[in-house]
Amino acid sequence: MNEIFKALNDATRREILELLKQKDLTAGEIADAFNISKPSISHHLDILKRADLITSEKKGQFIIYSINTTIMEDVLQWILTFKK
Amino acid sequence: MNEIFKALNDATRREILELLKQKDLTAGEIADAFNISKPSISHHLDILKRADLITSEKKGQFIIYSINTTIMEDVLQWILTFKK
DNA sequence: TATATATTTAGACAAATATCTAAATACTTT
DNA sequence: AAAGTATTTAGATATTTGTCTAAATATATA
Repeated sequence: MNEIFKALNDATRREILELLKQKDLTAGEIADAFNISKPSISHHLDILKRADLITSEKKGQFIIYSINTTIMEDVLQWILTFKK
Repeated sequence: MNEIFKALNDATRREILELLKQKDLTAGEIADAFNISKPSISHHLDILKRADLITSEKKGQFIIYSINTTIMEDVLQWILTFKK
């Protein structure tokens, strides 16, 4: 839970999730969507991955990232405990 | 949204919400539940309040804090956009 | 095999954050 | 009014975080 909230606590990372919600993208395509260096985006992707919010798959020289919505279920359940 | 995720990105603050989920508490009662100084807890309460996750009401020399679950609805909706 | 492309790792740095102690503010009680 | 209790504000400090550039790794292509 800690890792998830940590990952979600950044506007850039939340935007990355919005992008991946629409379709899978390579690291480069994600980086192109922001005014931030590739290493920084790579770091954000790492944090999202550690939180299990995204997954990655190597395809040749590219790395394709996908969103993992099943983890969102955990957050959802946590939120719901407050909605009695 | 930024303020909400920022507020939720701390284990102590999430525990404060868990406590307030059960019943309203004074600042002192909340502080007593943690091994952290009162000023630090006061700071956490301030962050939760800025995010509108809690409200406060002065009662004599005490300040009573309550959870505001309506804000959780915003997070819920955000999460749900990923659960297509 | 040499060069180009895609991505990450390493290391540095400034800004943000969580914590503390000391002091200030506000209310209550004697 | 003075002293005690509840809470916050101020200021300091160590840690974490987001960002950068430079270098390393891995794959593709000429």
